[in-house]
Amino acid sequence: MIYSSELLKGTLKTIVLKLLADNKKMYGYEITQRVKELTLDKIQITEGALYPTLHSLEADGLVTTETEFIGKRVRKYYSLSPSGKNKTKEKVSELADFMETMKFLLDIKPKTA
Amino acid sequence: MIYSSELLKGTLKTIVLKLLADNKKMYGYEITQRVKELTLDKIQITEGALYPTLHSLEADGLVTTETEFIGKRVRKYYSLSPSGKNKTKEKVSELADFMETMKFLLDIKPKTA
DNA sequence: ACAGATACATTAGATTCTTAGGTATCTTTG
DNA sequence: CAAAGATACCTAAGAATCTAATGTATCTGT
Repeated sequence: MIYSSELLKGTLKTIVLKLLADNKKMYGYEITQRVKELTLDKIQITEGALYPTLHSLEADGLVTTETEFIGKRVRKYYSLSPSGKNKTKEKVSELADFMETMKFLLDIKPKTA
Repeated sequence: MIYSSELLKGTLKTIVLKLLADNKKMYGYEITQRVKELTLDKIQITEGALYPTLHSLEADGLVTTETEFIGKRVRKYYSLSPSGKNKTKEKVSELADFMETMKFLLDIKPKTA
């Protein structure tokens, strides 16, 4: 089972930031594979979603990049900048908080009143 | 604090369905107020998001409507249809599952490998 | 009388995905 | 060794779903 696509909306950026916080540096393709593997195929990040996200993080100064050549193939590594580290903490805790709230909402039984 | 708006994306439909499952029938404005109150103002559903969502649920046959007059003012009640009840179970459990997965992802420390 | 709450609704624009495509290299396998 | 599949980058058109703004109208409290 793969989650319906709307669910990922709004969480992708946070997922990417968190992975970078835990791994110093990662490249795009690696991120898609890592997420797939960590979530047992339940979340599959498409490249069409990931690359624009990475570029946007870079444009916002939250990540820095360095390219490396593996044979003749380019590999582009992303790392958190200092402001990226702060942003990651904010986003992760906001998402955690949001999930608590959602959990509460989804547990509510009959009418409260 | 109000959650950044991207987070709501993809969860609004599920929230609405769940509220209807717990309350038999509710009208639009009531839904916005209930969510605001249940989440201590952290989630504020805008009308521009809610009404199109309700109309879409109706178009999909997941909810039925009945109008009532309060004085001269129309109030439009929404209730789950049988297929809406099934859909609600699906959506709620999918979201709960997704949140578990996200929780796991956000807790991951350094590299697993 | 007026402000604020109640109650419906739509629309333009922004954001963020999916799907589909493009390019190229490396590795495995029949 | 040729072909398939994996690795690795990328963009663009379109869909979906939200925000912000706006419109209309009624009811309630001061």
